[in-house]
Amino acid sequence: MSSPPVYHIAIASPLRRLFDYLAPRHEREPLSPGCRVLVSFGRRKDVGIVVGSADQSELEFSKLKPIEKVLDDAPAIPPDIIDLCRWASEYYHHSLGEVFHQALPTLLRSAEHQAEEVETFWQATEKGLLIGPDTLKRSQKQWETLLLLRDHPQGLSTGMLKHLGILPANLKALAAKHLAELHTRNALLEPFTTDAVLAETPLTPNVDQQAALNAIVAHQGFQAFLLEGVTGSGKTEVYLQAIEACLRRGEQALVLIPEIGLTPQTLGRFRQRFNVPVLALHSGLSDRERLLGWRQARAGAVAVIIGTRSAVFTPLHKPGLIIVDEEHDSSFKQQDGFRYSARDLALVRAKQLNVPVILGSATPSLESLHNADQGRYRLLALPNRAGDAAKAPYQILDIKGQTLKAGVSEHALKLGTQCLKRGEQVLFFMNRRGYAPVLLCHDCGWHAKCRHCDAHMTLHRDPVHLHCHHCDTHIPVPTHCPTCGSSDMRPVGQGTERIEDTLTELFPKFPVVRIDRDSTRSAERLQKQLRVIHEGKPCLLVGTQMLAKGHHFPHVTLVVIMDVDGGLFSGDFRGLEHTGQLIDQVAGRAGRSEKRGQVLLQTHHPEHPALRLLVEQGYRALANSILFERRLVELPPYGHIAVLRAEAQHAIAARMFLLDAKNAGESFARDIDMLGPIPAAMGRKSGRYRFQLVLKSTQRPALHRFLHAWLALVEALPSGKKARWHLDVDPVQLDD
DNA sequence: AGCACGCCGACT
DNA sequence: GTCGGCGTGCTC
Repeated sequence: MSSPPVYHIAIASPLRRLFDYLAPRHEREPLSPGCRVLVSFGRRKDVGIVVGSADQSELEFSKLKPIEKVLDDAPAIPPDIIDLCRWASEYYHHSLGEVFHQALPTLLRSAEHQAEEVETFWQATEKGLLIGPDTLKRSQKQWETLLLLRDHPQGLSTGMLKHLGILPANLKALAAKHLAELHTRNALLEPFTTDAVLAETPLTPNVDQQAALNAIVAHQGFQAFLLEGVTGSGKTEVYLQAIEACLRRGEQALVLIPEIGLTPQTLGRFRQRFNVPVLALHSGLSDRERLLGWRQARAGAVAVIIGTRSAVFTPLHKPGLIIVDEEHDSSFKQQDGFRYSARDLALVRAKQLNVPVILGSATPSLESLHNADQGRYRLLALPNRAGDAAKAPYQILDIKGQTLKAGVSEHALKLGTQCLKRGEQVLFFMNRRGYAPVLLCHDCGWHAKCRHCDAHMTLHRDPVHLHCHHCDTHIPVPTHCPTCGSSDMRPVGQGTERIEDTLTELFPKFPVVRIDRDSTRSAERLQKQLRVIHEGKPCLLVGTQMLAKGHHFPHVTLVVIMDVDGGLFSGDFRGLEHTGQLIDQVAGRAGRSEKRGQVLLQTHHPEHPALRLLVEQGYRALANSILFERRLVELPPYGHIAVLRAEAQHAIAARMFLLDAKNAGESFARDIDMLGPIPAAMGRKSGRYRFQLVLKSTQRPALHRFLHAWLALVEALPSGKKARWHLDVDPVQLDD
């Protein structure tokens, strides 16, 4: 067969088009889509991906450069991944080259020869397996590392150890004492075997779990299931047994979870249950490990793949099931660059692969509830907590006019004291990190504002500084007011650090553990804090939403929700939905074991209808009420939106661009509402003025047809060169 | 987005 | 005299 003269190549560039190249100089077999090639692009060399071929090009052949080198004999990227990326590129109106760039392991983009598939991993030696704690009495860290290695007889990769916060020095020290060794083995690239899928006996499902499982397992081909299970109802057990059935057919399962540091608890349960390789795609992996995992998934050597957002692009040898856990979580939507929703792409992928997909959540997104109502998803409900645990009752506490200590009410302190006395744990939820959100001069009213953003600077205590959470500016804390010279500078409002301080003062006999992005910067520190909590002794937990996601705290019996009032009046149309989900999730931390829990919700708005609905009738009632309102104003899921955002050094440049863009579309915007341009909620961020234009339609196809034609015009606008801009399809936040 | 070219200010 | 500021133009 003769080679076609022209190939369409996807290149990692923001330009929304493919580039034509001539066939390589040396004669060879035609190149298939998915093959990687080395091309010269502009002044640089780049790895591109063949997506098609042709006899002709829009450009003169003399203008085309030849492909310089063919990097693969067979396509490196399987056809279904190409299809998924093409679909995403069209739907999100994003450059296909950049979509590939994000979807594929970094090493596939380097032209260098890729080393053979070997894994390196640490293992305890025989001596290391036998010694007691006394031998390493003087080095707690080394002993802990050794225990970890003992727990994993098949060995732990360096990447995994790094992820767990183990320092290389500890491993080297153990190696010097002949207690641990670094080994190498050829990685398996054969499909996994199915003769002994289980490593432990599954739990016996309750009636609801069994009904859900029956529905899932009986199904052949594509079907979306919405598994709506209250916290503690045993969703994970349903996942595990659905996966088990899939593995027994020799098929692989892909599991997507939110960005919560791949909760070791979830991962542990999967590894414990199955006797087949489980691949975790976490942030600690090196490029090499990532590529190896990708290849093992493609070859079918790993049976279960667990990962965050980008794992939706993992190639599968024999796909059988896709699961999206906590499907409502907004971290499934990428918030910069290629702004895709991994949850939505999981649906697309399941349909393409003709396999079932399970979306699981205690608080499903309104989109998913709507889809279930419309019959597009099949609803599977787990309304009861597993075992005897009852749902913790809510108590709304009106704090108007009350004396508060760092935001904590007397009543909360009283309940907390009782709880600690009973030997139980208390959790204080405050979704704001730092010491105080505002630093105020008591004499003249000056307060610390960020130089680059329309935002206050947050006072931090550990170490002491002012920090802008929007642009990451750090500055020292002024001792005197820059305006009037007064030294009476006061922190106003509460952050987790301040609550931690106050609780430490009030409860000197009990440990106070703070969990937020600042206190858990190192995985090691997080593990340490979690260990304190899991010991089960009475203690106080203070934290942001990090606390609410993924971690189970069986000894917590009182949850104090300190400040959600902001979320009740958020400017964003999803504010209420997200607040409801967050409250429900935090509340779900109370009383997961045999002990009964209690949730205290402090608010200045005890009569707020959304709060009442949530507390008295539950999340589903709140969701239905929000859905009703969304229908009236044609917002998602009843209307579909995209937003064109622009930012520039001068406000006028950003606004002008959006006005030009609006004008360019006006004549053919049928069935499309264009709203704006309006300033973003934070008008200035990182020194740039930000505006947005919202596009809204009740018909998705019409919106996408419009976007396609419109973007071509928008790209050509001269004012577009004076502003930085992007399009966000299905944005999760409009006030961003 | 990169990356170059290009035309004007403050330094050895 | 040059180093380098970022405006603008291009990438098959």
